Amino acid sequence: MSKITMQEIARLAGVSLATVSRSLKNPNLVTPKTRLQVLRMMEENNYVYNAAAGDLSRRKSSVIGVTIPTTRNPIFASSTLAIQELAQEKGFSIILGNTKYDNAIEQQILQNFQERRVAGVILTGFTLHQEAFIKNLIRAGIPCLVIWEKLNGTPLSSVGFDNFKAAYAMTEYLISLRHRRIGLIIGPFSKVGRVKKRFDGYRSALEDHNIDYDSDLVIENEPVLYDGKEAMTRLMSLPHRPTAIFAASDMLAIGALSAAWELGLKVPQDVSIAGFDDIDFAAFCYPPLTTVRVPSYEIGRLAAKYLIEAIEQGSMRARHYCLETDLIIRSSCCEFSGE
Amino acid sequence: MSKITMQEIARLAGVSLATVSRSLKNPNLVTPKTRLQVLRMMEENNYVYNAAAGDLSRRKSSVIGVTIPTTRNPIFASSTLAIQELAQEKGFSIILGNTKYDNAIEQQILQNFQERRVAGVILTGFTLHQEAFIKNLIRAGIPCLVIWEKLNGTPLSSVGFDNFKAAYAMTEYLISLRHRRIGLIIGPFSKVGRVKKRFDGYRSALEDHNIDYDSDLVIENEPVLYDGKEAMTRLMSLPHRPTAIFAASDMLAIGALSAAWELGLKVPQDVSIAGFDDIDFAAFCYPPLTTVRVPSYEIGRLAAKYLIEAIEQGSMRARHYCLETDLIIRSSCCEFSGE
DNA sequence: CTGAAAGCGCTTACAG
DNA sequence: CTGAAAGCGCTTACAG
Repeated sequence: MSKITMQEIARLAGVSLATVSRSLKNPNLVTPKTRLQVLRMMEENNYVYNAAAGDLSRRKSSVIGVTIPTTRNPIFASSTLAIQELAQEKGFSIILGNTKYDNAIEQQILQNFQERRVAGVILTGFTLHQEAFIKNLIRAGIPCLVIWEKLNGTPLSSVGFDNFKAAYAMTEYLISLRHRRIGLIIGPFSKVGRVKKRFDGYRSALEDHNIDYDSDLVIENEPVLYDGKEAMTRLMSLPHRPTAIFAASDMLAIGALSAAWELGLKVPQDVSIAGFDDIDFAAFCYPPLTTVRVPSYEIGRLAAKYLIEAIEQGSMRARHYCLETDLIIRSSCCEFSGE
Repeated sequence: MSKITMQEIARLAGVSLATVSRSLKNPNLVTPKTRLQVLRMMEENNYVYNAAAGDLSRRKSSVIGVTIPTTRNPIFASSTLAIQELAQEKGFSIILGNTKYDNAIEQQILQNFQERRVAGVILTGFTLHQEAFIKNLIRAGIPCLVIWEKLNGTPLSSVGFDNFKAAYAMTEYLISLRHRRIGLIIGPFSKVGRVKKRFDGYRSALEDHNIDYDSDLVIENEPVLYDGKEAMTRLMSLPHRPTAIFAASDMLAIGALSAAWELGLKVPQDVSIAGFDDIDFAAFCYPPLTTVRVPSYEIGRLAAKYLIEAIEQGSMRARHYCLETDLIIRSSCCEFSGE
């Protein structure tokens, strides 16, 4: 722990503390000869810069806070990865918090971010009713960016995509395949805006095609494999079972797939299953999953880029970026050939 | 950014700076009345504690650095999650670094951790030849813990499991199923110790059962789905193809599974496939994957616990914890019925 | 190009 | 129980 400080390097190199600092951080303000001397001293004594002290003194921070719902769903992994990569390039460190879709935890994490004096924060969605607290951050002058949502009209910047449109498109695709009873297995839409929009998209598509909404056909749960399987099992035991399932998260879809196999149902012949996210596994399950591709990595990359720009400019005006999603047609859905 | 400081709260509350600090961090050193007064002032002015300044002043840190190979492989997600959960409980923040199995990146991350003056670091494995640098950390008095490896005899503490033994057991299981030509698809064993041990386990099991090692049957690659698929395709096109595949990572195994389907091969009737890790997906693929269960969450939990203990005691003597792995027999392997 | 000095926002002996 | 003061390890105007 007893690390050597700039002060000591200064003494050893026979220069002032200021010169040592400059040799490291503003090399051009110092004679090459002096600098080399200082650097050599650092080398010899295993000097390690203290970023925390530097941040404090400069009164600016070089850490970015990012929240994700859970590291357990791999779909967030690629946006997180992208953020980390870019941040690292630009000299920022990342601190991460898992909200578990829980309001209280999320708030605690955000509090912690503030205490750490993060330079900015990226929120991977956020719990409904959290806006007040988040606006707090903004009022405190901390650049904030929400990802995975499209938030036009809010003071909160966002880089995301149109969850409504994407879910609408998938539902419509299923309808075009002549399905009329379409089950929906979906994450915590009563808690998370982004998920709510997927629900709305499903419902609107139904409505626009004159299909009655049937609440028995929709199951809300956590977006994990097990819950998908369980939901599928329930839906398939309905007296008048759905012919297609839209699982609004690939985790759920893959869980559903496994339930189908276990029930002896062939996908897509006996029942079609569509997902949402296009996680890596989607292309590798059996049958390969028809899903909507979310540009997760690009979202992370862009978010980090814009956030860092805002940090460097010292301000962020609300901006909204909406990326495109794609329908990825693989083999888990087919035309309904029944009555 | 212009946050209010303790100094200002002191002025507003009519007390000294010291009292403000104590009201927050050592409530028992201050009259309830005074404390309440101070706390109210903080409330009214949206005071937010500055953890970075606190750390600097106290000359101890409350952040823990953790490296993982890649956030892309979900198997590391659960140990990371466990670490985060416990750390959060104990008032630590986590900074994360993705090494991508790259020596240089890993080194840069470790450097960054030092600059941030982390209180301790947890390494999810490490690249071979990195030991020197890591010992540096230890010499600097930073508690370090390696997870996913078992490192008896090193000055580096570890909580992991026996990669050799686990791989040996799975290989032996396959042999007990009368397989003699067992392919191995495996991660970067020439770079990562833990993976090397799996390789050794495979090879030893073969040897102990008088089966010749055939290097044509082993393929080294990145532990990602695509590579598993590609490797499987290659192995299946061999003139004398293996009857069973041991994929020493579930990602690889699931990739292999998908290749099998695409080639029209039934698993396990035509070819058995076994994995390693027991990621969530393993139980949900088709057929459910026979694999070795790694206690990922428990590893993370224990590692965080021991690291924090070491941090609090101010020292860490090398300790080694070795958890058990289990063979999880599902349906992707069966007895070989050929010649 | 270099140095002396003030300051970042806290904590903690030391006195009282 | 409370306060004045020194200090954590840097950065950065300000002078020279």
